[in-house]
Amino acid sequence: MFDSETFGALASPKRLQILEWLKDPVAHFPPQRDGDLVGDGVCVIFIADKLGVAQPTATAHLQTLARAGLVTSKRLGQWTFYKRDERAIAALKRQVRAEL
Amino acid sequence: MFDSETFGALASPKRLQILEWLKDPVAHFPPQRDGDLVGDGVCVIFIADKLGVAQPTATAHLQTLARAGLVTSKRLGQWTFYKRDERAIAALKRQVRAEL
DNA sequence: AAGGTATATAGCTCTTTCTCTATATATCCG
DNA sequence: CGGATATATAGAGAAAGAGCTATATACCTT
Repeated sequence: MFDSETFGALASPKRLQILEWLKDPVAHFPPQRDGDLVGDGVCVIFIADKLGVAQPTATAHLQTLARAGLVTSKRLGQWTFYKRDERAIAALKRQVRAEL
Repeated sequence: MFDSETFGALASPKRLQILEWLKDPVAHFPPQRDGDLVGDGVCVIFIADKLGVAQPTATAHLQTLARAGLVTSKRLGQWTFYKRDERAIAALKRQVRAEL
């Protein structure tokens, strides 16, 4: 059976946009001082700015995506980097194909 | 780009349950006097009863699914029958595979 | 140690969603 | 036509979600 929380996380234009940007972070975000955009993920402020929302709002969206297992977060120093969890997303795609 | 309304429709255990039941209406609902369970769809009261909610609540869920294009409704006499829109669901699956 | 930066949490408001009851509409049947 | 049945709509209350500002926490740098 599906976890409806997953679809809840996807039921938001802003969060869908984040997932889209995170497919290719280098194309969508400026270079980061610490942390590799691809290997580590993208920091919250970049996402907040590009999304046009306050930082706590971006944090909330990213935590929603993380709770649904669609992204992972990695804390490095004072930064938290978020990236897509491609394994989980692939698993979700398989489940959608098989069960929806 | 995704329509977040579609995921909103899926972001509910009750609505996911309805979609699941509608995969095989004969296995999940009693025979209907008028209207074929498979060919026409399932009437609202059967779904409301099985779901354990009041009839207007079931109507609301079904309308949400219909607005998202996941089910279609057909009025026959005093009944409204709802069934899965397999074409639209297949299209959604393709989009998930390609874009998520 | 002190100041600055990045993120998270708290708390508030506004909007949306879910559920119900009551009622309206539409259809069927005697 | 009149009563019964099926569905839809209206309206209300409770809960959840999205956004903000203010503040706390954690880390870095000097």
